[in-house]
Amino acid sequence: MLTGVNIMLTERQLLLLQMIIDDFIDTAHPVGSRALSKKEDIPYSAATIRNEMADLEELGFLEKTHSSSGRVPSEKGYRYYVDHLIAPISIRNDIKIINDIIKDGFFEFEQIVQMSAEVLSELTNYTSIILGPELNDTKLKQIQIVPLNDHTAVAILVTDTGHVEHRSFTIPTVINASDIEKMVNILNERLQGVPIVRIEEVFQKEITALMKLYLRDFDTSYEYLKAIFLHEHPVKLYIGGKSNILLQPEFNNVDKIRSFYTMMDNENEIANLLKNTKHGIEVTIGTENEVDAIKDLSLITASYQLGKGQMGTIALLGPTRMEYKKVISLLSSLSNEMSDALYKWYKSYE
Amino acid sequence: MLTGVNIMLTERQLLLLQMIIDDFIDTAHPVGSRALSKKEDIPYSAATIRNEMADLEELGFLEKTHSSSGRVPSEKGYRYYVDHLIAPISIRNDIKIINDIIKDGFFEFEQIVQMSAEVLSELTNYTSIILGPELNDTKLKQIQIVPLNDHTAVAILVTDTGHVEHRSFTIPTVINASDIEKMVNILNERLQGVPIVRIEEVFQKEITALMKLYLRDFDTSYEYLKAIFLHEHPVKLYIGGKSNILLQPEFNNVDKIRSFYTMMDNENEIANLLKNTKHGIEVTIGTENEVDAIKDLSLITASYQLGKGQMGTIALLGPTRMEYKKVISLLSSLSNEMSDALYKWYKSYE
DNA sequence: GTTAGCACTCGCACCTATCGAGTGCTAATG
DNA sequence: CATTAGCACTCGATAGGTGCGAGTGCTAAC
Repeated sequence: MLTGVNIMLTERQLLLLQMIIDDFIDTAHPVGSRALSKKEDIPYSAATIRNEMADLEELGFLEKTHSSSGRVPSEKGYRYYVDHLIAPISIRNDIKIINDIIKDGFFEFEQIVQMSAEVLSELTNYTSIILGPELNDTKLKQIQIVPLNDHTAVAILVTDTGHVEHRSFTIPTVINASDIEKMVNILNERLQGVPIVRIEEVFQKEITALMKLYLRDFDTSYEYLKAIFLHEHPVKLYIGGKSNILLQPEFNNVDKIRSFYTMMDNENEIANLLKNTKHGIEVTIGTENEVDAIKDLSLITASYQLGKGQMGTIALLGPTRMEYKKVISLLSSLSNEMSDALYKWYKSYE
Repeated sequence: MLTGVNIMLTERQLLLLQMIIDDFIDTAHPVGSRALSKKEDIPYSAATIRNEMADLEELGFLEKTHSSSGRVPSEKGYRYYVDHLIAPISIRNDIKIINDIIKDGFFEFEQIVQMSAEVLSELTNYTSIILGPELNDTKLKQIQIVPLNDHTAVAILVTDTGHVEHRSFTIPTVINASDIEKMVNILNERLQGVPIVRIEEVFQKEITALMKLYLRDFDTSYEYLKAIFLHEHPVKLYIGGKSNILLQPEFNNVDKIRSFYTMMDNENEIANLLKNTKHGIEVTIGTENEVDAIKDLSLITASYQLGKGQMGTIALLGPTRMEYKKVISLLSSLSNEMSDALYKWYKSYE
């Protein structure tokens, strides 16, 4: 993107940049030349480091909070750090934990995902967000209707991702048991394989006509039945550790907290954040993200696969001063773990 | 409770106390004698008011934030205000709104409740909490098992409150279709009317033995089937407007916000708050509530009825400086509205 | 090229002065 | 005798002043 990023840095500059960012991520305090020169791995004097720091600042990798403060990484600095300075870290025991939880007897997709979100936020102290699979790619697999009594019934919808949902509705008085059976047959025949987002449309256009042929007085029933499909299909969001953000020292003033929480209350906005993620891991640092509410936060996203290629997204939201090393490796392993676990689980529904 | 509360106050003291509390609820600023004397309804001089204020403080109804500040209501003051000074306010248009939403075509209990919670918090700018009906009184009404394919099935549980739940589980290979039918019959026969909280126990003690008689190799199946009932039955909590609290001026420091949000993340603690509410409206002011995390908040609870007498709770959580007038009338009407709407809805499930 | 030295900058913590809103008390008033 | 005007006093909030320390940039010496 920025061609300037490819400027050659000397070995020493690389070392210093890395040390500075590591230190700042660790302590949240601006890093000074003297403190840095005292570190084990640094054989240079404070004065030398000051010179290098001035150069790194001129190149845009570092910033000062005021004219005589220590240095703080700039967004460009973090970007360079993430792109070039992070050694692929060995995968930790953390992953084992998640793995164990996933394996440890689960029954619903929702539970796996919610638990993963919680574990993830607990391991990182950031806020985790998991987006369910894209509905665009999810198709209806099966419908069942189970009468509960004379005037109510439950419809069970199963998708090809193995997601099960139920909807209660009132049975129109004009319909009897054999009608329902006919109806279920028609619905299954016609709606199998139809993408969830198009079901309402298909139901109205194709099936209504068909049903009129087979069912007496279908027009009356229509009002009741459409409730099954009209039902909004919100994108499922699983959020963990919302209040972790309060532990971060950068969230020390009420305004920041307020804007963070008002954003987190708006599911649409969050869903938008995660919508356009591609395969693999993506790191967005501060204003690299257009969404205003997180302009001083970093967002790390990873995609996971679900069965036949539907994609979901796992993300972590934290201050730009984020433990990128840990988070990136954690997220990449978790997305693999989740894909694996969900694939196995998905197989069992075929 | 406190006998001291019954001390006779003069007309003037009552008037002043009311004006002071009203004013403070409105502005959140300590109320001074001079400002008060300028009000329309107050024909007394600042000096007189100061004398009365000193008396009211001595009686424990008012406090000072520091030695030369204006007066602020004490908890005892709020308590007196709520018990004696609130004129039953005319019910506003607010209620119509809720009413409309409830009537406006719904399908699930959850939706009514969640929407009510959101409306409630929006109307008040406080945090609303609605607790689902007490599980102790809720009984199982019906079980259905619907096979989805050779190795998975969905169990549908219906309670006498009309609540429907589904649970996916793996069908043991040793069981076939006719076994399932037998099973469902046994389950329905034995579990109907059993309180939700006792289902797991009854299933283990009574039904397991019975099923061994009728089903081959039931021991193997048991492991799979118990999943249906083992499933935790969390108390359902519906929370609206969590971040409304940030709008209150008393939440101007990070620590308070932190302790509030960490409490709100703990559903058990919240459920405990609302557990022991009785019929009717209850107001708990500040430390009147034993729970430490809300010791400078007020909690107003109202119960609602669901069908055969199961009880749920609606609550509002806000600063002790709460608009008690508005909130109390709002809550009492809403609880009636909800009871009515749910009763009708419940009837349709009988 | 590296480093020691030094003047300089700025945030922060602490103190101080001032201002204003509010009080308690006393003495005057109807 | 209740009410009120007057006045000294208190305290929080705000603004300006001082000293300290961590840190910088620059220069000159190594």
